[in-house]
Amino acid sequence: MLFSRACEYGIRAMLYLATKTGSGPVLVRDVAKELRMPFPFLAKITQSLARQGLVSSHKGPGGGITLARPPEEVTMLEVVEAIDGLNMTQACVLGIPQCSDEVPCPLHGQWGDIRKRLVDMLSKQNLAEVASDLKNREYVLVRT
Amino acid sequence: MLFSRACEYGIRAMLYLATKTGSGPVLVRDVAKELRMPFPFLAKITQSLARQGLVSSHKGPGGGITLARPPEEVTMLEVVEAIDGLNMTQACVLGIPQCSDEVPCPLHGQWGDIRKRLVDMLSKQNLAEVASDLKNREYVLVRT
DNA sequence: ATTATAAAAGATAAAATTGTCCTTTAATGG
DNA sequence: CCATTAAAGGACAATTTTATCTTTTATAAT
Repeated sequence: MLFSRACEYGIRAMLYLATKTGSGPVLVRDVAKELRMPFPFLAKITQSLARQGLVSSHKGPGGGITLARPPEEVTMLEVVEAIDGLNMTQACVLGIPQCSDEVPCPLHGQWGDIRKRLVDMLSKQNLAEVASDLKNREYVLVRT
Repeated sequence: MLFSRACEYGIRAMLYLATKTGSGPVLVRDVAKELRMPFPFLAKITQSLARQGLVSSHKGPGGGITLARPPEEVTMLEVVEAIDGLNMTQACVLGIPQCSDEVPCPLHGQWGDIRKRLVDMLSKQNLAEVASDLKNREYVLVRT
């Protein structure tokens, strides 16, 4: 599993918010319902994203959550790292702490190449791009 | 985290066994000690690998474990799939069950490309190749 | 045969992740 | 001001993963 469950939920929620940009706050409850996620768990995740400045939240009637920044300016990588941390993008794939370019594990080089592509991909895609794909209905975000 | 902890341990243990090919069974206890892994946990992992035919085990004095097949014939992919299953190599990166080429999630294509490289890499490398690197002392398998 | 050895198997425990519930805080509208 | 709304926060529960412990089974050497 590349991403934690929390990260999967978080990415999907952020993409959903991106499709709603400009139309005011959305209730976490509604995001959870739309995307078929457990509401309390998603609430924890968006809470954390809010603390990290990726989501802005508003209490009270008419409140809810929105993206804190324009979706063009938020990369997929930021979202992943906000939830799962740097482990996947930095730590040794075999869990050997001292693994480095100088003292590599047996998979260091080969995984390094692939990870680089992955990180490139995630850092080049922003939420707006991916969300526009979604609006065109070419892609699916909701589990059935 | 790409691989589970169990998978990290399993890969490292299999590579270690590959470096010991031809010199008789090795005690699981010794593998654990050499590679700095919790012995009982590693024992469970090698037990499972034995059931799956990747490791052969022998009880009693002079017993221990060895690779069940020549290291040239065991790919890294086999080891990974034996422990972590097909999830990483097949399941949707966002956890959407119906995600497929026809009904893709927003990351389907891009992740698909990268995953293909990863699977290619793992299926082309066999234990013998990687182990020979280790014998040349160019790589590290032991956490300090 | 008996004893020692080493893995298998199963039960248990600890930790992390995932998921739920309840109370508090902040904001809005009447 | 008051009631309602919605997120924040914290406690709690379930599940999965990681790790440990104990008993059983198989093998070998004496």
